[in-house]
Amino acid sequence: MPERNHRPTIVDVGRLANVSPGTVSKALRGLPGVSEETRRRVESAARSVGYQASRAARALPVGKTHLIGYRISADPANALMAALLNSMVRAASRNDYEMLLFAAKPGQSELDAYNDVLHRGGVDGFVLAYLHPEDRRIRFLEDEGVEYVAFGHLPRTARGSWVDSAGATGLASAVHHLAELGHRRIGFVGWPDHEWTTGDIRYRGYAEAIDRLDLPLDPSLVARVDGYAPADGRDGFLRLVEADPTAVVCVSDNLAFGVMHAAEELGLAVGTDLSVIGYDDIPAAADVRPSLTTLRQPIDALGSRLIDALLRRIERPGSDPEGIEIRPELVVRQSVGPVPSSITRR
Amino acid sequence: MPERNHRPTIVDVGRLANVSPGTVSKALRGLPGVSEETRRRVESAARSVGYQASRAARALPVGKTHLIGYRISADPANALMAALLNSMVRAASRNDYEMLLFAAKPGQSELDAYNDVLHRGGVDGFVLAYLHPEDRRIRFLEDEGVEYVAFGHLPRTARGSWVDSAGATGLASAVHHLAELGHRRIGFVGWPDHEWTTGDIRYRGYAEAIDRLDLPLDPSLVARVDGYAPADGRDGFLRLVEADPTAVVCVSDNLAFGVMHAAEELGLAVGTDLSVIGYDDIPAAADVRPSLTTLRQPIDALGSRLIDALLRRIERPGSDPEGIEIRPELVVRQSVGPVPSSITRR
DNA sequence: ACTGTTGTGGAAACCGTTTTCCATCCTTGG
DNA sequence: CCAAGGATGGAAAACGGTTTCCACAACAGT
Repeated sequence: MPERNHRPTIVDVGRLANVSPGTVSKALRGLPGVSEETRRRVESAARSVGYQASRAARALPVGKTHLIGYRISADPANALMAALLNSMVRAASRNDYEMLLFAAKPGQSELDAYNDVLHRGGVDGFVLAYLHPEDRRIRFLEDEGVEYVAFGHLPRTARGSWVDSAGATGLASAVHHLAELGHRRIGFVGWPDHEWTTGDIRYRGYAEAIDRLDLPLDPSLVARVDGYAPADGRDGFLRLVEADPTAVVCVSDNLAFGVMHAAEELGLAVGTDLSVIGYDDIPAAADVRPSLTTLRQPIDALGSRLIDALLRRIERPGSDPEGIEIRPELVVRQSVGPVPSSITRR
Repeated sequence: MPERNHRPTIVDVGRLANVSPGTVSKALRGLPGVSEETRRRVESAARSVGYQASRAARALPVGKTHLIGYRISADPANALMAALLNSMVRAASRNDYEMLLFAAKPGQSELDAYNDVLHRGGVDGFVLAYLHPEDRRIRFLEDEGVEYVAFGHLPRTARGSWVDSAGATGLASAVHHLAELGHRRIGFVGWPDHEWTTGDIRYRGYAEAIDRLDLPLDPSLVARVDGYAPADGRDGFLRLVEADPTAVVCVSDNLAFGVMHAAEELGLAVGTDLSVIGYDDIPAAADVRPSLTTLRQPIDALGSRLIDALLRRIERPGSDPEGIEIRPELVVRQSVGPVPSSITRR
């Protein structure tokens, strides 16, 4: 009989089903070499004692932990990434994987943090976020031979899969929407060139749409800011305002909030004097007033596609990497209106 | 020489330092029975090959994984919990622990989800959140003999440590603040009685403060709502409004946003016609207009105290459980003003 | 009846640590 | 000079799985 308060092991199951531990292992994982009848017997024995293979014991000979690593960013306030993480955890759970969260220790480099997790034999793969061009993690992980997927476009040379929302298409649709309402001087608030892959792509979508519509692509209508906080968006708009935009598109909702704050300070009514469009559709976008028109990232789809892509690579190592773009949806709210009559402005 | 691209093991280190694997183990963990000289030799050998003990291999004989389990809630939109998770991960990292995130599979009960993680030999302890009175997880985990800590007050009978913000004190200070501004009819929007431990405590703080100040404790000034979303707060306020409150305190910022929306619909200007106070100080509280006066949860402190308390119990199993309350800070913003003159209203 | 093939299940090695137990060597004291 | 004792480090078992290899039985074909 199994000891009291001791988790059942494979030998407990074997004893109950009258087979050897090795056979239990084969039976439970559907491997050949076990008769249908014993398989059923083993399965019911396993169920009756509530057997679950220990992660550690399995990981040792096989080297697979069923754990997915994700490094949380130092930027704690990002509601989008919180939702993404949530959806990834759920997707992983459905496939009997769990997420391992880690952070760089104080004074530790980013790469060392990944290296530590890896060398402890921690995870079967990583999900990468906050990609920037020439991200050093890619080279590092490929050298180590670990699987990874990225939230964001990966360079063509990378061997990992990636999933992203279609940032260029998204920004283009925002610009088109504004143009249809009569706007011609459409500003852009984004991140510095070549800083974040995501930011570069969104800028490209903006610039191409402006170009295609024969609108003025005026450098003074473009503000690059270094952070993600509303305060950064505010600074950006204040630098932009003398170029006299009637609308502004932003690379994130948080920056858009800052633009709205700046407009308020200048006495401009958002939605009438100035139209603002964000990106992400974090929950707060619906809570601010006027509520924010924005491009909704399909978070649940993104999270489960990321996990699916990673697990495919982990479980079928030969399979080809894939890149998936999912179109964001323009959610129209109060922060956008027709172009103001020139009388109103100035 | 160690094989190419093979993580260094304890025998690699041993070979390099000319000692047996067992001695390496003792040396690196500072156990007695190793001379100071060999210890140094082993340590430098370990450093030179970049040795890190494999989690799985260590977990097997010892039964400790250095993993902390946390079940993410089904409610994805909670910025507060995202920030808390972030701070816990960082605190865990500092102590060489990592967080294991899991979710209940579709159709799986909450307890089964904990049970699965546990039986796979997953974690050294759990952090519990979203406590409700008579939470079944407590009994379950104590029966299983696993360590846990709770974010939120634990019943006196529980054997785990807990950390919480001082909800009663917090709500009392909100009520006092309003009373000093002349408000007498102060409403409350919270969750149903006996649903969430946190909600009950905050209501108590409200009720006691009202009582102490000799203000009317009018049942029609109290609205209980079933969810966490702004829409729920809106419903709550609409049920409250005929009791003619000049101010409302809420158990969360999200509910407070809903109150602000409802006020707007009714043509009441928040901050002048109606004062609103939230709880949490999620980032959006500073982004909405008027910005929300709220009780700030000291997230970083809460997260690291939680982890500290848990690790203390894990590493010194005998130690006494502790309960820690941290005072929230009232952050005064635009949503609160002096009581409106009666002429203005109605 | 004998050989060859196939299906089934057991024995045992292995993964990388920890931990217990034992052998050896060095001190020290009588 | 010898015995006792302490310090040091090695050998080996254990943890709970996976996987390879082999033995054996059943069965088919000749």
